[in-house]
Amino acid sequence: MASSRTSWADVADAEPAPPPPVAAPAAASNGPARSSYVPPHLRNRPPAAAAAAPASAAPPPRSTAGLLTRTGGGSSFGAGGGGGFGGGRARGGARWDREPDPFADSAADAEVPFDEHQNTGINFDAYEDIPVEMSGRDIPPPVSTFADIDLGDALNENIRRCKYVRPTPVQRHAIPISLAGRDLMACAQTGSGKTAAFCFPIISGIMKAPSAGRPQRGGGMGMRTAYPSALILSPTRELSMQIHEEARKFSYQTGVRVVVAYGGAPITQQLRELERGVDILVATPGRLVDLLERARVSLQSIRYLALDEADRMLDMGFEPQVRRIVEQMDMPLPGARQTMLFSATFPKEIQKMASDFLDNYIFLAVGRVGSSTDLIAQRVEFVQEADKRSHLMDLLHAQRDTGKQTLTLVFVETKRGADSLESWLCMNGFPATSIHGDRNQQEREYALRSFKSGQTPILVATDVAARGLDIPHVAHVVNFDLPNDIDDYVHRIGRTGRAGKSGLATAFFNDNNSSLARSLADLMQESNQEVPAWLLRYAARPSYGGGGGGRNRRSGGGSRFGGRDFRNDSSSFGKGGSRGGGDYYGGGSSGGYGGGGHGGAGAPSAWD
DNA sequence: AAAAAAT
Repeated sequence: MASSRTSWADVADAEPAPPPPVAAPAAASNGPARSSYVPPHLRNRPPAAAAAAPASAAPPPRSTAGLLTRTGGGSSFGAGGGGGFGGGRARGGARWDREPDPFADSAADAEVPFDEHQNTGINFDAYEDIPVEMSGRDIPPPVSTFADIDLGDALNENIRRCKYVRPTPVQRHAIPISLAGRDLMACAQTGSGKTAAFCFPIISGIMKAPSAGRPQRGGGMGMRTAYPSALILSPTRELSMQIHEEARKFSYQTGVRVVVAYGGAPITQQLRELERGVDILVATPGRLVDLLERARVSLQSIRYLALDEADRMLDMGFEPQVRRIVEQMDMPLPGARQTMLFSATFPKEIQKMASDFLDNYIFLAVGRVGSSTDLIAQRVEFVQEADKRSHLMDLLHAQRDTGKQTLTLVFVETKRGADSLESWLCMNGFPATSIHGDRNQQEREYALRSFKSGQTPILVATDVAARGLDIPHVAHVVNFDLPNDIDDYVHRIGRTGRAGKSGLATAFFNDNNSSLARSLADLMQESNQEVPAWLLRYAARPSYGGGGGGRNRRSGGGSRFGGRDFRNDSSSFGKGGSRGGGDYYGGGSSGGYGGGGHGGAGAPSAWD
């Protein structure tokens, strides 16, 4: 059942105002409460020895070997716990031994009435011919197995528990790049293993060289300030929750603590979690800014920064907040930290902006699963606004008639539209729920759970659900209202056909969507989809197809899949960089290093 | 014009 989950957020649902589980000695003396969190292999070694090989342990032959990679003996940390996975978690011990088993709730999925044996994991055959494009200096070679990557025993065990057999293409390329300490801009479809691609190197890196938590020079922050080593930002609360859940699985019994912080939920519980110590903080921007202003979090110990759905994080709505977090707080500069940006789409303008955050980075593009293998069948139907509901009804009836239990995700443009379509569907005998930004967090989470479990097999959603959410068994994505941006379309249909499975995407098109005609036709052609003649006629009209603005135009032509490195676009802009017509506005407002520093020195020749 | 994200 849905209620059997164990993330803290669910606990929050269940117990609105419980007595604090741990009687906090906090008020009296906050010192001892803090110091009880130590894990990443007993952070009690001499401070300077952290990065270098510790004298006490057998010196690792390579820096990647680290302390925890020995086979058999168990690590200095893990040994105390009793070794066995799950079995050795004694109750009495230190705090981290009470870490709840993050794999436990996956058993709840067994109850789901979907046709199984499609849940066997990634369809690797679908990945064989994926095109990969990389650029940048000194690119580390890809690996072909997890064994080739020295991630350490504990992490390897978790990989096994997750039933990951082989790394996906994005993992094969991105993990070695990250382990080599390089910055990365990666285009890869969510559902192709992106989260693991940035979590594995982060977890591994923290285990090998744990920071002392609080930086040496005390700083002016309060005792209760948390000093995470890694920060993962994402654009929606649900996506942050999902990343947190995954990261918890990967870091189980590694001693690496993952905490999530997002709005719409009581902050006090999040503060409690932070007080217990945090190595990896997963957050949405607004709540993080709040925590930073309260000085409950400091970014000065950040060694890894990951932006998921990076292009969204840098679009108009988010960019100021993200810039503030990354550039105007106490985060180390590019070069002093490792930065990884991931998204399925990466418009050129956003790449330019993103390069402010990066140092000598490698650009990686992995073709979308489904683009070459047709895993997502895309259909476009001409439907007038007034006919959309009855048309949707036809689709749902047809699906119901197949007798298969599947999930249908319906995207609409507005929150109001979502509400009204939801209730109309319910009135007409189709159990539906909805998720959008005007619903409160409880409602949002409940809707998602109810949908995932099959209890409500139709979910009406705004773009809040367009990105990153991993919802198994979504067989059909309906673009009831098409988005205005082709990239949003790409993300929406990516909610089906995940992990190598097939899926169907149907779009309702009418005159209101004419500006999307060209880019939609192009995208469908690139994905080997049949494009209706009427859509091609729309696309051919000179006034449509994105005009000169280029925003709706897929960059490059023909064979482009995910994206290309804008640094290789000779025509992109002159050396002056930020002038070209005023579409680039980074330089002026941001103080700090924006002007020269790493930008010019980092990749001068590559920009020509 | 709309959506998301802090209270």
